[in-house]
This record gives sequence, structure tokens and C-alpha cells, in this order.
Amino acid sequence: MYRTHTCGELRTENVGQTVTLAGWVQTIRKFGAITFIDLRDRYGITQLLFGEELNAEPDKNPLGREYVLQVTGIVRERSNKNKNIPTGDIEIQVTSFKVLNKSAVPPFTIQDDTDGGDDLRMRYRYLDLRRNAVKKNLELRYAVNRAARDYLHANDFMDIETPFLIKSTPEGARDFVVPSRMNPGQFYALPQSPQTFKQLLMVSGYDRYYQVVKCFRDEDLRADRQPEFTQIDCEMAFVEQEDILNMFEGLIKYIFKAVKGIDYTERVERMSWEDAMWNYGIDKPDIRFEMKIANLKKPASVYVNKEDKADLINGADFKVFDEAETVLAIAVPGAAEYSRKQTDELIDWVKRPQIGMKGLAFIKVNNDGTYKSSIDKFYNEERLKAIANATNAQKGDLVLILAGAEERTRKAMSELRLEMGKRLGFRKEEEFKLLWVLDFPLFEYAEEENRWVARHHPFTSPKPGDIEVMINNDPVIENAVKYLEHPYTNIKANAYDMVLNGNEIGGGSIRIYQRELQEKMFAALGMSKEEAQHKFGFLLGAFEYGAPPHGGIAFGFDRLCAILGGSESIRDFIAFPKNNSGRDVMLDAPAAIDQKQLNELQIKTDVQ
RNA sequence: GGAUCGGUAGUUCAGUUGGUUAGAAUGCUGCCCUGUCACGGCAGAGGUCGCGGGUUCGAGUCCCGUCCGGUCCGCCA
Repeated sequence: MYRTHTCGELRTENVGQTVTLAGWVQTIRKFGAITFIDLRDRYGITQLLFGEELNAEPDKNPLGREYVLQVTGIVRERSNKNKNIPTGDIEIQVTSFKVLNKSAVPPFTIQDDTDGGDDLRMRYRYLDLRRNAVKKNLELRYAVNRAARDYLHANDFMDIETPFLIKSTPEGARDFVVPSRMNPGQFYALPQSPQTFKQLLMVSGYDRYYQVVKCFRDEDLRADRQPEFTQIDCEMAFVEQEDILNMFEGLIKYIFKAVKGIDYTERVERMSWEDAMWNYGIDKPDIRFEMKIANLKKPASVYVNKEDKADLINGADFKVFDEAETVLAIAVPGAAEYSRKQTDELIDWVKRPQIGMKGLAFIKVNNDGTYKSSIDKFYNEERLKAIANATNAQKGDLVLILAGAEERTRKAMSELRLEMGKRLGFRKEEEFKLLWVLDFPLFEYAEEENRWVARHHPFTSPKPGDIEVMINNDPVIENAVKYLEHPYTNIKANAYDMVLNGNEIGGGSIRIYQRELQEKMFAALGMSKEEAQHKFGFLLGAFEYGAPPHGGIAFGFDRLCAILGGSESIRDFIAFPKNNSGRDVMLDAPAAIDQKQLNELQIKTDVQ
């Protein structure tokens, strides 16, 4: 053994013991005759005290930062204690030491607040991982992983591995593809998720399955998106939506308790997709704060169950509102005192290309009950009051109004709501609020292809009441304008998303388990019978041999860890992440391969 | 595919209307220092200003192109 103790465990009880430690040199503080060295390992930092024996070395400076050291010495109580570290009461009076390995000067310092930029940290990820901050993130990730496994194991879920070399499927994200040497010209695909395998496991009778598993999607990346990412993938047989919701809000609550010590005892709120879109403009609302969106004009017809509200803005000869498809408003608490500069800044904010609004109108609801507005040329006080009331604005609030095309405006208002919530401190990192979003539309209309696409995936079952609608109607869409009138527009999916603080952390559905309905689904997506048989014959076949009713869910493990760790970026929670362009800058992958390898695969490249 | 911000010492950054020898902090090297823990003091080394082209008497600074990186839109069932 290279050591008797770790660098994090020695205390005053150990004073007088002779110990051997091994670790990395964190810092060297030299004072002529004596030298202090902080020795670091995974468990902590212990101060070493060297006397003249260090100066007696032939090389006067035999040690440097990040050298790997083995030291033997006696544990002493310090005269000057350091309250900032757990081992701060003691130090090791070194009697002998050995340099196990030297280190080059690292390109950035191994500290909590590093001076390295992201690019450099990625290139030297093995050094970055030595930093406490990153180590804490990986420890949190492991804690979440263990908690999830504990809970699922306790509930009879069985971890079953599924293959990575599978078959490319239509629908959904672009596949990563792997050429087969033994089958020239043919390719495996890496799974976007183990979706069909877990359904087949249900058919096989493994009625509770889970896997912490890598998934692969060849799409453009973001700070919270990686080409390979990890899901907690689960599936259950003989369940309805209610069973799934209960089981998996239990899982998240268990993780909260195990990892963060939070007792999340209240029931997880539930909201229909339509209400989410209507009140928050997004299918994953952050419900840590209210600021619901008020509709000032008649709603677009996608929100089929929404009543036409009284028209609050028409007839004032204000062209911008009169001609807009949608006019939306929110009340920002306590912001009536915003200065001209601040409101101008908000206007610039909504005009940014990412938001894409042409402007922003506001009404200040003053504390004396008067109204001051950027549109009071068009609206008298009575009408301003009516608009403000629609947003539930109180005295001292600032009402913000956006107008434009339905989809874009609703999205922009959602962004504005989040931004204002952030500015007002309503989005506290340590407050966690879960939400189930239910009753998603089963289909979305794909304008480019003039066909239906599955909003969740093609294996999602419609709500029981909508099965008839699906079976009895021809999926053919007359044209892009008329898709809203097609019965398929209103079919709801037996699907659910779990939302945490405005982030989708998991999603799933009750699956189709009858061959006929699954065939109808493929047909609805524009797949021919032959194509469906070719791509998904194995699944259709399995459904003929006693497939049980089943459903499941998958959680985005990386993102869940990032949120629990209070970070925007999932990269900090992945040991070896890829950059924005999907590159591993440490390995410099992807890279060209040898001509010999290409020849074996019988592949010719044609890079422009 | 598109938008936008950035690239200057090992690192993090500053750099004026375009004008002498491009700075700071930190790190690094050497010397001094027996109680530090962001140790301190003194001295020193360290830069093709991402790359290519252009404008100009003169470019780190302005223009065009390109590469790399960040963020976002599209995309991600």
C-alpha cells in the first residue's frame, strides 16, 4: 500500500501517529528553513511540514505543483489552526518522502475558481477533473444514480441492458451510424433511446424494467444538449397513466431526499398541455412564480377548449393590436417604477433576434390608482384598467404587452415572463417545484412534408376516448391552412412530461400494444404498409403474441443532475463532455480514419 | 442552415479618434525568509496581438475573407 490514510481523514485524535499519505502537491509555501506543502487527494487536503530535509536535497527545489508525492511523518497538532478545512487542526511533520511522479506546470491552476477558460479545461479535462468544483458535480451525479437505482430496485425494477448497435429508424432525430465490416454497405445505428427494446421486454414479461443508459442523437447541440447523453429509462407493464405518475414522482422525491435532503411531501402539481400553453406560453412552465399570461384577443384555434375572452383591445384604431393575430400581457409585480431607460431596455430585449418581437407596450399601474401607458394615446383610463385587470395587475405593477403572430408571440411572452421572473428573483436555485404536464396533442403538423408527425413518438397511445377518432378518420391533410380543421389536430396523447423549475426532466407515455392501432399510427405518419413492416415488423410481430398494456418514462439524467447541482450547463456534470460542435477536444474526435480501415469497410468518402 | 459575441504573455483580461518600446494580475524562474494556509519581499524571463488579404505614411485597433470557441434560432419523435 502506498498510504495508511487519505488526505481528508486525519484529525486531532490522530496526533502522535506515524502515517503515510500519497497525493498531489497543491501549493508550496516556503520559509527558508521550513516549508509547508498542501497535499491533495480525492478526499481532501492535508498540510505537510518539511524541515531542513527538503533543503538538504541536491536539487534545491525538488518539488513542484501537481507532483505526486508519498510522505511518511508524524501527525502534529498545529499551533496556527486553519478553520477552513476539515484537517485544519493537524499537520504532518514529514520524516521521509518520495516523489512518485513529476508534473509539468499545468496550463491552469487546480483551484475551485480556476483561471482556465472552457476550451482549455476541456482540452486538459483530466486536470480539470482534479478541481474540487468539478469533482463535487461528479459526486452529485453518482449520488443521483445510486438513489435512482435504490428506489427502482426497491420497487422490483430490473436493470436489463439493451444493444447499442441497432437499426436506423425513420421518425425522430438523426441517427448516428456505424458501418458494418462483415456486411459491406450496411450500417448499424446507435439508439436514440432503447424505446422498442423496453417495449419488447414488456412483451417478454419483465414487467418492471429500468436502465441508466446512453442515448445518441445526431442533432445540433446546446449548453444543455450532448450528442451522447444519459437517460434513466423505465418501463412498466399492466399500468395506466396514474400508476406511472405515482411511481415516478416517488422516484424524484426519493432522489430529492437522498441527494439534497429535501422532503418534497406535497403532491406534484398537474397541468394540461393546453393550460400550460395558454397560461405560460410553453409546455414546460416554471411554476415557482405566477405571472400568468393574459389573452387580450380571441385565441387561435389550436386551443380548442379555450373560450373567447372579451375583446379588450380592438376598436381603438391602434393598428398594431388590431392587425395582430394575438395580443398577450403579463403583470410584473412591483415594476411600475421602472424608468424610461429600463422600459427602453426591455423593448430592446424583446427586439433581439432570438425573441424577434417588433415592440413592447406597457401600462404602469401606479400606487395612486392612475395608469400611465405607452399606448394611452389609443386607450383611455377605463380601457387601460380593463387590460390591467385581465392580468390581475395590482397597484405598483407593470403590465407588459406583446402583439404578433400567435406562435411566435406566445413563445416570446413566455421568454419575457421567465426573464422578468429571473430579474425579480423569483427563480431561486434552491427552490424546487415539480409539475406534470399532461394531455399533449398526439400529432403535430409538419408543413414541409404536409403530413402528421408524432409529437412524442410513434408508439404513444392516444387517450382512450380518442382511439375511435384516430381509427375512423383518414389522416390525409387537404393543405397547410386546413390542418387545424382536421380531426387529428385535437387527438390527445396518453403522454406526460415531468417539469422541474421550467426544465423538462422526463417524459413518457402509455404505449400502443395492439397491432392494428400501431399499424394505423404508422399509416397516419405517412408510412406505407410495406415500409412499416420493413422498419418495425419485429414490434408488430411481437404485438401478436400477447403484448400486455404498458407504458414508461425516461428521465434526462445529465440535465436532472445539472438542475440539482444548480447549473445551467450539463457539461459540468459529465466527466468527458463534447463541445458545441460535437467534438471531443481532448481526443480531437471525430477524426479521419486510415485508408486501410475505409477499404475494409468498403467505404469511399466524398468530402466537399 | 442562420444570427450574435469573442480570439492580445502559460492563464484571465485591459489596450483611448488608427500614432513612440503592447500593459495589469496571476502563474513561471532565481534570490531572501522558522508558522504559512490567496504567505510575504526583491529581481527576471515570457507576446508571429488566431490566420490570410486590403485601406493607410502608419493597423492589436478600420474593412473583407477564413479558422477556432461561446451563446441562441432552426433542429433535437
